Amino acid sequence: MRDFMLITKALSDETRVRIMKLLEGGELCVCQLIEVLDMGQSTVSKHLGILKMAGMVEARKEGTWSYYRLADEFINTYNPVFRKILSGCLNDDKTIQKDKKKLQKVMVTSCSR
Amino acid sequence: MRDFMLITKALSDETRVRIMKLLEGGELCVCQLIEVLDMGQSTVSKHLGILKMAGMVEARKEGTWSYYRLADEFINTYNPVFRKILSGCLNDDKTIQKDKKKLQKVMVTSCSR
DNA sequence: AATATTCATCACTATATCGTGATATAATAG
DNA sequence: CTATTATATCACGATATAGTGATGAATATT
Repeated sequence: MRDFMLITKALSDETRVRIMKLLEGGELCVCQLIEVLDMGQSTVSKHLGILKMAGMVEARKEGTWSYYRLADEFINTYNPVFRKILSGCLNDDKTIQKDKKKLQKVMVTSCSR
Repeated sequence: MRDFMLITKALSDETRVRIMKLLEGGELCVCQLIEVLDMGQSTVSKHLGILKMAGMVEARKEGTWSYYRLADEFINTYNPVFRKILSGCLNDDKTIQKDKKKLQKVMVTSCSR
């Protein structure tokens, strides 16, 4: 139950769903997410912490950068099922599409802030 | 996005997950759920309202009784997917099993309060 | 009619959560 | 060594949510 609730709670916030959908495109660093989401650094960091706690994302440090990616499946039993659902959902959603477009721009200008 | 968030928010509360798992066994009236969950009537009613708003359950009135059941699929686009996940999850969870056992007892003694 | 039962809704309190600015840490650049 | 950058964490206020008791509506019972 605990693992199940960790995931549903993680997915019950729109910002975190947006992050998950962005990470479907591959690993990203925090500052890229900050730019795309247009939110405070501490906010984004906190959301990533919650997703990590839930076993949905994993982090990798490289110098001062933290890169986040969708987690391997064994951390939370329910992760694979929910990840699969998520991948089939919201692909035609306005916010999600806007986010992905903005990410493309951000990817070009690289990490500046 | 709205529909998606309605469901994830609905499932982000343990009591509502317990209700959903109980309803997998078929239609139940509010007073039965109250007995199994051992919670205040207003609490249970409110949770059912949230699940209904999310399009996950439907209600049917018969006299003074309200019967709730898992909703038909067309109310919320994402309902079928999540229902399917849910049906495969938590079947060996302690709380869920205890709830189902208690429901059997409650079904026998019928609705008394 | 008077009473009891089932349930939804309201008003309230306690707790949880979101977003933010400030601070702390750690790595890098000058 | 100092300054800068990227990030995590803390403290805070604002909002949201969970649970409860009270009220009211509708039906059923006597």
